[in-house]
Amino acid sequence: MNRSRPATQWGDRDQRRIDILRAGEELLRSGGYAALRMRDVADGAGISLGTVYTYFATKENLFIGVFAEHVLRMTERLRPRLEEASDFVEVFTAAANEYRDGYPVFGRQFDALALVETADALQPAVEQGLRDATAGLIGALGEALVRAGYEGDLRPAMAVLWSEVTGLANHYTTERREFLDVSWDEAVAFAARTLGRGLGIVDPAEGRT
Amino acid sequence: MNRSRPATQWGDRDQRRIDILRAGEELLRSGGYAALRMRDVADGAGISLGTVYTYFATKENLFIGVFAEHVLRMTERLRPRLEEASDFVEVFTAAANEYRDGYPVFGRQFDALALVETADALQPAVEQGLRDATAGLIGALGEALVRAGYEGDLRPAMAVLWSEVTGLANHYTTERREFLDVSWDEAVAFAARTLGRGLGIVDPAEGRT
DNA sequence: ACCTGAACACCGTTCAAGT
DNA sequence: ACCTGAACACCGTTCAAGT
Repeated sequence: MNRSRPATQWGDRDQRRIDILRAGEELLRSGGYAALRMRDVADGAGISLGTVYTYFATKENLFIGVFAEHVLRMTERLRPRLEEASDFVEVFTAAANEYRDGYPVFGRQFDALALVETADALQPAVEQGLRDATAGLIGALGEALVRAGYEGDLRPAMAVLWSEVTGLANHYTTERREFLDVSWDEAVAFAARTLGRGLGIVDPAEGRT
Repeated sequence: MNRSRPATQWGDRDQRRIDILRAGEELLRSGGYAALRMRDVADGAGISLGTVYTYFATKENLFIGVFAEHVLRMTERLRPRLEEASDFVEVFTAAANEYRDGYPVFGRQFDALALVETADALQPAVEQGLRDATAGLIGALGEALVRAGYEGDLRPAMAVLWSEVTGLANHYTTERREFLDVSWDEAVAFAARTLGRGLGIVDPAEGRT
């Protein structure tokens, strides 16, 4: 009945922190936020309950720590795809698909950028980690938008695009979910064309329904 | 130390249900989902804790009951504004502003349409109430979109518009929040123009940045 | 039938004590 | 310093007992 307990050395705080984050992510993947129980985190990391709290002051801080790691990895996966994209539709589609993959794990209530704004009582290190991860993601997307030919004001365009990505993901949390009888792929394609035309970087004639 | 206890008659289940919903909404307004405690609901409705559970099987059912009522009222407030709207930008702006007003209360994790899809283990009556309320809201918006001149396929357009509305609201949960240094009004205006152009119902020249 | 409220279960968090 | 785990607090849910 022994779990996977990392043989981290007594006092190795860096590795311990990684163990905790890994245990937390495993639980989140197994059943979302509800499955993230501090006792199970301690178990998975091979430490006692109290010790978890010497690394993350609250469950929310731990969650955001795991989430920030996820955003970093997501950005790394996304970057090459954004660089290969030849037009806006590909950029938007890649971002939307990548973002939705993490949704069942991290839940609809959590969104990188919303969290950055909301975070009031987070541990400074945790908050900074989230900010850095988020800035990287938004930066990569902004660059891709410019490469796709957008020449207007980047800030409102990013706000609108990111809202569409997160809004869509919010309605298609699970694999096969349909929303208003529209499939995920159809909705994303429609959104990409509509927004692309609206931003003046997709030919109005493309994919007219 | 006595709260506002409605003098509902013993056995009047209809009025009792209304008392519970009203107490629940009051708590939600006072502090969001975290403030919705079943003991306080019982208190506010003037009944005992156990009785709440004979009306709503779980806290989630109660929450959705309150939320459905909110959607009904929101639709009634929105309908005349949609009917007066002279173009798509006004339609989108009215819908976005109205939707965001309920966000601080009902929380970012909850969204009418997402809930309709997700609801697996809800009480039939509660689920039906949510479905009816939601259908009314979406119907009113769809009609407004057609009146604004949209002639394409309504389903994907509604999916994209609704995702944008909820996504934007998700990033501007509180009054003064900015997101990517863009104000709510600026983001909504930009989204309305962009989506309207993309759908072919807003003049490409309008409000070019 | 409808309602009560004590009791249970679960889990986030703390802290005095260990090494 | 770092770590432990029993204890506490809070709150959703149940159910035997009341009217």
